[in-house]
Amino acid sequence: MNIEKLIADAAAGAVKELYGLTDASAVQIQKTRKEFEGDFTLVVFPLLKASRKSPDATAAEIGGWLTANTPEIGSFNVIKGFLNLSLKPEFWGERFAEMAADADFGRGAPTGKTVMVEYSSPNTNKPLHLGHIRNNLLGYSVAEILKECGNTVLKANLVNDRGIHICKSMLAWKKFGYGETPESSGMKGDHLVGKYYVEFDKHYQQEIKELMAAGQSEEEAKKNAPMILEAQEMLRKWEAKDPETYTLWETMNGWVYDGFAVTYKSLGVDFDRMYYESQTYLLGKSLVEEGLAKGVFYRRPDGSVWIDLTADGLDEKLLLRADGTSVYMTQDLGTAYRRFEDENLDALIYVVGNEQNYHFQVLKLVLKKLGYDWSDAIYHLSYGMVELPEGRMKSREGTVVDADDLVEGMVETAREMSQELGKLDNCTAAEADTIANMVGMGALKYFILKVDPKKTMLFDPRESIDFNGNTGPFIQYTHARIRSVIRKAAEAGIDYASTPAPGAYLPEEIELIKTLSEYPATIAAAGENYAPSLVGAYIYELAKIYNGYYHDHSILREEDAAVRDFRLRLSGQVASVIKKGMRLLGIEVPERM
RNA sequence: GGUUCCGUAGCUCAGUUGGAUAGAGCAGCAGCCUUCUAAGCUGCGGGUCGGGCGUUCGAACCGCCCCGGAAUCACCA
Repeated sequence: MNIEKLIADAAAGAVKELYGLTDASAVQIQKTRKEFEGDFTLVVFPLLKASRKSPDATAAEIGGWLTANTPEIGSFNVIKGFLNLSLKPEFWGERFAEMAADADFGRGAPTGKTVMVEYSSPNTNKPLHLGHIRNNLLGYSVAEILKECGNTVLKANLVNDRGIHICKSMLAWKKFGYGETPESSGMKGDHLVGKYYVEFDKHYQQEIKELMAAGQSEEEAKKNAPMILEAQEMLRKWEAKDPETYTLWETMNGWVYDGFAVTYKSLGVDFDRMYYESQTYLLGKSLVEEGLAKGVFYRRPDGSVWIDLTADGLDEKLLLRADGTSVYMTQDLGTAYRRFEDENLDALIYVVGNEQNYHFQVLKLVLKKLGYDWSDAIYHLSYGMVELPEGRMKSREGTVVDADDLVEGMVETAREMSQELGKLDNCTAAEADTIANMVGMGALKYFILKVDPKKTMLFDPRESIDFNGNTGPFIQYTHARIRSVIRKAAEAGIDYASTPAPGAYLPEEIELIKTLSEYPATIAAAGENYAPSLVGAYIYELAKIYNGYYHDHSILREEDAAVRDFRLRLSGQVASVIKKGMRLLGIEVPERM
């Protein structure tokens, strides 16, 4: 039941009855701010023209009408033109019983829509780093939220498995690797390949230096260095399907995939569709033909194909090289088209860093100009860089924070902290591992997901990530404490589920019920805005309110069984919502910690 | 120069379509564990919401102009 709508409808009825106002848009209902008494507030300023009375008189009149005519509303007060309405306590009691009985509380009704979320999309020449973590966590969470909102969701990963950068690693391995493998070196496959990517650059830079010393300009040197020429030759061989090159490519990519699988598992992300660029990079050429035929694109004398977007404030953009080979944009046009056709998508969301804002702007525009209206259903979920205190991460300068290292470090820190606090004293080794894992990952994931994706965020490895305050562990801890109380209730043989409701509620209990009732709307808003941070902020707020309640009121020691059992049910519902919400962020919550 | 985005407390960040006295956490200070887990709770200090003009009964939020910062404008992906 949508409580806010109930109030809004009642208020609309009031102004219609009192002032003959039929336009409901002037009726604004919002939650009453904490410092005032009441549950919902009607702002009366927009209604003054119709009422032809002062703000306070208008508010009092509407308040009087509402209390007389709306059974749910118990009382009201007026402060400076704000009409604060309080619902009857038994109304909240009923709402609570309703949500406690609903196993799918917060889940939206099926929309019948299919949404694809493309995220992760790594290159196969180096391991994942902190930036990829933000991408993966965001993509996974947004997909889960959209699923919870009633959509059919396809998580897609488009692996960038071909190109000059892949050849660089391959070439360096061939020249300097002496047959090294993940098995022989004990290195994780993606790290091993990454090592040779760095190795390539080292030699390449050395060659550039030498060529420059021999009198070439930097530009010339970069073009003429033997390493880069060889890498380019290797790419040509790959495209010609030269058996030796192709085998090496398959082997090294295989190593990387094994490594990624481990990282994905530790991050807890998964995919429904895997795409490989080696299989999609030729797509899109027919769309280029189509664009030419429609006169949307044009061909230059050298044979290359372009679109002129200067009228839209952008530039001229290349869509096909003079030699007929495709570029990034060509492929993306093709894959988008293919996906909408094949999967019958209603929406396609790309979780890609903000350095590609321009690219997606162009992509949508080009598709639109080709006459594909589903272009509007493409959304680029753009996220900002993760910066270190020294500034941006640079692979070459070795200032990247490796994903595997970070995960391991977080879990280790969580383990140490748990030990220091004596939280693991009565645990088996397996339980301790589980807790350290949940807490460490919870801290990391919450830290990243609580900030607005658009914003560049700062990560300071030295200060590490907090475990106190507005953090994942804080929320997990709230859950663990509740579960502990409920375990104790079960041990004491208390059957609290079906005890009749108590006759009265504490203000704090009403506040908790009120907050719990906002959960479904929060999930809906998070889905509409692709914003996991809304879920995070909501759960934090809920946990904070609960912690105050837990501190001030005892549950099991309460003598009145009806009150005690209600408190158990209320606590259980808080734990349930925490668990549901955190799951949408990809965060697990422990039974104890 | 064009495009997109950001600027809120010492630091890291919230602030849902414009609504009441702008909020958290961290850091600092002062308190609370013979009572269900102190990874918790309570209190204190801390702000010209980058600046200006405008729209409005009302602006951190909307519009315009500046200032500062980021990304991008590759026949790389």
